[in-house]
Amino acid sequence: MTQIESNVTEKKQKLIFDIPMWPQEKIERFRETLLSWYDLEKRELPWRKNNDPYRIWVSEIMLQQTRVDTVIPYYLNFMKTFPTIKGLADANEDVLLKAWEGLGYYSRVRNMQTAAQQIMENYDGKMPVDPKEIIKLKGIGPYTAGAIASMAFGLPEPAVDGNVMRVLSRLFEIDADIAKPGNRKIFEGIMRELIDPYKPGDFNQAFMDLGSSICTPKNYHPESSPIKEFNQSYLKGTWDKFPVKSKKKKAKPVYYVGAIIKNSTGAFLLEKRPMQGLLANMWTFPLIEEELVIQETGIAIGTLTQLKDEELTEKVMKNVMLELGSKYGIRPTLMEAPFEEVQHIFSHLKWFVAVYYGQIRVEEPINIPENCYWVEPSDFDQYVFPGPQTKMWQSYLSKFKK
DNA sequence: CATGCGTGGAT
DNA sequence: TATCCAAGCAT
Repeated sequence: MTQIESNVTEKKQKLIFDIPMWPQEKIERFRETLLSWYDLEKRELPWRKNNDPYRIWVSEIMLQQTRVDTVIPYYLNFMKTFPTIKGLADANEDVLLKAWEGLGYYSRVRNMQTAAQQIMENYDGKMPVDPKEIIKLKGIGPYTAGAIASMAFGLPEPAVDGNVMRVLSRLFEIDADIAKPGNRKIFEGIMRELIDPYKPGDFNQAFMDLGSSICTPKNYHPESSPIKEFNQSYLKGTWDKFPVKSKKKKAKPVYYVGAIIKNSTGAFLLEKRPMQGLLANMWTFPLIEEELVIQETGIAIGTLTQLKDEELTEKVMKNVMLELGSKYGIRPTLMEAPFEEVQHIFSHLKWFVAVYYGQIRVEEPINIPENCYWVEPSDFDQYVFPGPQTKMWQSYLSKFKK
């Protein structure tokens, strides 16, 4: 190769998945600018007190799809209750789930315990340093592995989350749909070029702080960004086009009758949900799914309960009684029909729960299933309740305890 | 790769 | 009220 050809090669712009990468000099200026801003503006957060991998790991799991303000009190309580990886590995599952109650996405904490047990068995009780090992742990994917590797161990690993994709898509005018899982590797490739090799943890966190404070999804004002001079979409006035993000599907409606049944000693019937799936292993009042009423035209007009017709309500109560008898082995007297409709929106489902109230007569034989208990309200705090259950109970209290 | 998996806050 | 989210991962 001649000297001339060599120069041509050097000047040719490097492409990362068709995205033109900056020259080295600009990359270094960018790192300096971003890290200087971070040093001044970074938030003081409980998990930023030191670089302990366990503390960082717990925070990253909690922060998945969850806001910082929501996480902080849970984090402080969790670290107090389970201060070490061994403590987490050995924890009682109900105690563990109780520490997560209200935080959502409960498989996160079960997976984290499984990972803690993996660490105890395979890694001498210490978080592995190699990102290829970290990502083998249950509940740790590409983002969390990169976050732990860079923040706890100072390795130059990208940690691409929603913030990073949003910031990068605006910086480089990337129109790849950030909702598509396959596009994450585009942003990973760019981060591998940009990341500061001396302060990779700060660099990744700077992206996230920037994304949550200035480079936000809404009310975005690029002119106030510390890195505006690097921002291609700002310089070209196209920032409102980025990021490209396809819309989520709407939550599908599901209809239930929630049966709040009290026995002669003042205890209520609770059912433990299956160990897999939605709200796994959590407790609710019995829930009986209602079918939609379909007209001959094929159009759903609602559930029987929602039609608020006396004759139909009676029909529902008969169905509920039938179900309570066959599935729960009880034959209560239903007192209210229903007294309120509770709604709860999940990511993918919208529950409509028509709440019914009933009592068991003293002399009745009781033969409830194995996953059901009679529990007094004073003991409710020992059971892990999901949102819909809390709402049903609040609905009951507001109706009968005023 | 699309879908399942929670919750509370902002607009 | 309806919609969109907020530091994703397992399957």
